[in-house]
Amino acid sequence: MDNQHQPEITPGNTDSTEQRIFDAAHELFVLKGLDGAKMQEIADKAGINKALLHYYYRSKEKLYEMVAKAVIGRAVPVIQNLLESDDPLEEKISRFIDFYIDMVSRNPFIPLFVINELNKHPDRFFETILPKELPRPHAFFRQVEAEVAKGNLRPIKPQHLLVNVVSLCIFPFVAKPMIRIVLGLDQQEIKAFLAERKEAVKAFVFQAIRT
Amino acid sequence: MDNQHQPEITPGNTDSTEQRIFDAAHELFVLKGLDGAKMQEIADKAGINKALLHYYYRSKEKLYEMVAKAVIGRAVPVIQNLLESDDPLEEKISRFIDFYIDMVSRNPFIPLFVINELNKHPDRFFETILPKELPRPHAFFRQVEAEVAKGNLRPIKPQHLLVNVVSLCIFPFVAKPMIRIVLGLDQQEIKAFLAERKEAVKAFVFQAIRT
DNA sequence: GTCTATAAGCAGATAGAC
DNA sequence: GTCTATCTGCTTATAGAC
Repeated sequence: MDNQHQPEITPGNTDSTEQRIFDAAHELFVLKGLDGAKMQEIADKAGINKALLHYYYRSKEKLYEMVAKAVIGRAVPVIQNLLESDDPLEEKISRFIDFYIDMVSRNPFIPLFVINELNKHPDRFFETILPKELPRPHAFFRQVEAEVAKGNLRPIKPQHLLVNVVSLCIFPFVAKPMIRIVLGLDQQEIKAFLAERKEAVKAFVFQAIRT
Repeated sequence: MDNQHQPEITPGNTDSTEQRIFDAAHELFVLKGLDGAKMQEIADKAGINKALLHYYYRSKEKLYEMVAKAVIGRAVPVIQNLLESDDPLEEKISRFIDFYIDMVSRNPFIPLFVINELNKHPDRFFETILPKELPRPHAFFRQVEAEVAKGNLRPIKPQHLLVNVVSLCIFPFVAKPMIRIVLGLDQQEIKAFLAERKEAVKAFVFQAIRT
């Protein structure tokens, strides 16, 4: 049994039974959560029998933990790279927005999965899911503070800037159905609206911080 | 059986068995979702027997629907009032931010509950949960467009402005545990950080939109 | 490794006494 | 209205043949 799963955020590479089980579990756990996803359903989607789930992964819990660990562990190094690059600040923020919105457009349920996991099972998260390496935003923070000191940026706490940018990128995709209803958009229109977000967020953020 | 539940967002007024059941269900469904919350658990928290749940509310589904309807229905008129008031735009936005952050500070799991409900059970939502009256943001949109036309505001699609403000208010509270980890804050520090959000959001938004 | 069959436990729902 | 006891079905998990 292979403990080193490194699936794509959009899963599915090799074709071994173990991998097919993992991919099916990935899709269903992300979509429905631990309680909502059923072992039978996972087996069906993987095209194998229920018993094999227990053969490869001892229990539902273990399978879930592997999926959660993969989902969360995979995003960390990318974010880290973005935050620690040597790019000028505005470029860095711009690339950060592009990356986040691309990511969440393709995987709209991943942020919700992570947030639910952290809110509903914090103990499991800290004991078994939490990756050893976390994004360290200190370099980014210092860069912001330096630009503020130089007068290139309006005064802002770098922590709030980071949280603002992430909020503007992720929340609209997580709350997509709610936004669709409140704005009174049909499926096509909400798609078009979300496609405008990259430019809308950049314009909003840069206008907020530029002197 | 009373079909007109109107509980506080923070539940718990009268002391009838029916109300105690509803309050217990409210707390547990919001916290754990439909699958995560168990009828036994609800009965225990209400201090009564499992059988009584079915006496007052025919099934788990029905009970859940009542809770979901109450949670969602309650927020609508308040938001509507905020959006349709006659206040000048900046004041309106300021009050909107105050309201949202106050609300989500006191009830951090409500937005997550609503988002999960909409994403995971859209059919049930549209058939039985969706309130007849929805917030109608058109007045707000026209007001923004008028200010932009007068040159008092930088050009911005009012829909994006609304989504931006809501994102900045809600997301940090929904993602609180994640933010805590990434920023490396302890319980006290994250509390202090979130307490700064009202001013931080206002400053950010107004700097972004003022000419 | 993969299957069928089945065990074991739990959760939602009902019957019926008080 | 409220309880205890019980039923029914579903879900996880295991045993054992191939």
